[in-house]
Amino acid sequence: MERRPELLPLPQLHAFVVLAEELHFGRAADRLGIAQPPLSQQIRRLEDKVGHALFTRSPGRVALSAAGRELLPAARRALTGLTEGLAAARAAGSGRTGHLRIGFAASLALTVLPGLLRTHRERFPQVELDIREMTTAPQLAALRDGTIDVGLLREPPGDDPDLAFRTVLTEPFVAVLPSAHPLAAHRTIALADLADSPFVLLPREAGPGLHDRITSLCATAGFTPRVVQEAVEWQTVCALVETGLGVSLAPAGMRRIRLRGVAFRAVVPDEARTCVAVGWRRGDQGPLTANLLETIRAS
Amino acid sequence: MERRPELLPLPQLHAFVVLAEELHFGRAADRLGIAQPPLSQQIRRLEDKVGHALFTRSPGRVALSAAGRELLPAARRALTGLTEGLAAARAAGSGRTGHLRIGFAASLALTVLPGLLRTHRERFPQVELDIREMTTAPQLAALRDGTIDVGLLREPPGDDPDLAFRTVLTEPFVAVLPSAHPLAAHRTIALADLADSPFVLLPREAGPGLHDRITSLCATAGFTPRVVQEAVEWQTVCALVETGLGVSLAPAGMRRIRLRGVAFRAVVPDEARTCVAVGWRRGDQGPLTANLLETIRAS
DNA sequence: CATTCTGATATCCCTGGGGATATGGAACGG
DNA sequence: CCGTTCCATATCCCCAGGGATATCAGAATG
Repeated sequence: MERRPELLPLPQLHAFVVLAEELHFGRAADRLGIAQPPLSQQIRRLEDKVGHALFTRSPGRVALSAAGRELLPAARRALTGLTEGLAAARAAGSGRTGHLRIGFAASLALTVLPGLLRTHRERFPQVELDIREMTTAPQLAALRDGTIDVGLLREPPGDDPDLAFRTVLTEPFVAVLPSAHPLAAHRTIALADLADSPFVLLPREAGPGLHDRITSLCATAGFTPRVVQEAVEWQTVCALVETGLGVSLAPAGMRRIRLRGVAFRAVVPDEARTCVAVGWRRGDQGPLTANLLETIRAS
Repeated sequence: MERRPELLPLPQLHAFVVLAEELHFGRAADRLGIAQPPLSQQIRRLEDKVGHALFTRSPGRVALSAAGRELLPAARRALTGLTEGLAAARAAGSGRTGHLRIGFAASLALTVLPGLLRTHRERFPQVELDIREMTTAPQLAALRDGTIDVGLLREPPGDDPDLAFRTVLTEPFVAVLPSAHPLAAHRTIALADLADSPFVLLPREAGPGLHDRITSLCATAGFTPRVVQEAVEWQTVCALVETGLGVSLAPAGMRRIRLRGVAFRAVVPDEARTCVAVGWRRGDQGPLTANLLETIRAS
């Protein structure tokens, strides 16, 4: 049990501020919409709590005392700050404004994310979008503990009691090859042709869904990819491919990474695709989140 | 009658802030020193006033809602600001700290003022001294309307129902001459010798007491000073004397103004002196003012 | 299935703050 | 000398808000 702070009732502070501006009990009471004696009481009560006079009442003239001068700015800030905070809270509750925290997979920074941010900013200019790059697993945790409101990730997990997901788009895989690689000469590649090449992939912890999708894809093609190096970002993966360390399989959106010495080639059995989804808390009733989901759905 | 702002009771805001930190009704209630049901009520009441939920109560986990996130900083600022303001007001009321506004005649900036500021700062390091240069008449008005708490001026007016004065020091007059002036060759000067010289003086409105003192001094010496120029600051007066425009009579403290081409010479009938006084409001009971007067008295 | 932990509900009590009206008293102005 | 202005005081009323206790409902836990 902590020390309880002494609380100055806000009506008294309001009366104090108005009286400090008017320096006249009658007019101040008018502005406050109350009679004069109650105003005298308010000030007296406040002075009792402070322990010192806040005004000097010389006959005919009312003036702030030293204590009153020190209290006035704090009282003003508290009152205006609270009314503004109240308005901000209401606006946020009704969805007109506020902060929306969005987690996103790094692989989306070049594809869906920019358009989404632009569109939603057009629809709701007052809403600030706090975006933070994070891999799938941290996104799920952040969604659960409320650190983010919306997550953009690949390969959402199956049924979750707390979280809901909706597919935003699906895209095929492409092979990532060094330009010097023999297969880079072809426009399309059969997956089985990569069986003997070393692979560069994201670590499974970063996104189990996508990782499993890739390995199972290889399994159906009849081989297990031999991973020689892992990297947490696709940019890094491509850079490693460029050095000739190995090849990779990546979502087609990664073609946006234009890197000299790296070739992207379509994979012929393109029935297997990767899924980009948006996730949110099932319990989240906030209009801010709902509006963003609507923006995503419409785009 | 102005629109009355909606007021969020501070106990509710305190409960809100603590709950936002704990995210657990039981622990928050403990910290607040109350039972859990009242806390639920506080939050509910606050949510009613805001019009939106401030927390999302998923079973087992409590988290801030969007509206709550917007309100939290305002609530924090208001609470801390008010406790600090309250402490500041109490400190000011008891004289430990605060702001003291001092008006002073420009002619004192080089003499009594620096020592006074230094001494008082040593006695009360926490008290901020706001000094502002102003002539006598504005000082009296500022004292009356509470714009300043203490005034340092020359030739205080006689009995005043609202204001009190105490003499700080008296000093003789000196003649201010251009170095080239024939009288500058003497160490002392008889006032009557200045009868034919043109005078540079402060305007009477700036300080009637001092002005009248000077003219009556001349009258007793048998002449009326012929004023050819007025200036509101002694620095300017000396500068004008230096150009040869005329001579002047100034308080001895003005000797501190070391200006090439200007000579200060004692006046032989030195029985007439000018008085530097400190003034304050009779009704001012504040310890800040009392402490400053004590500092002045002791120095 | 019982237990525990969580928060919400339902009552009830009571203080005190905020309001009004009527009156007093000091200072100022004609 | 009287009226006005202005603030303080004295009462009184009312109820919203803050508190407590007891109980309930839903999840998680073992």
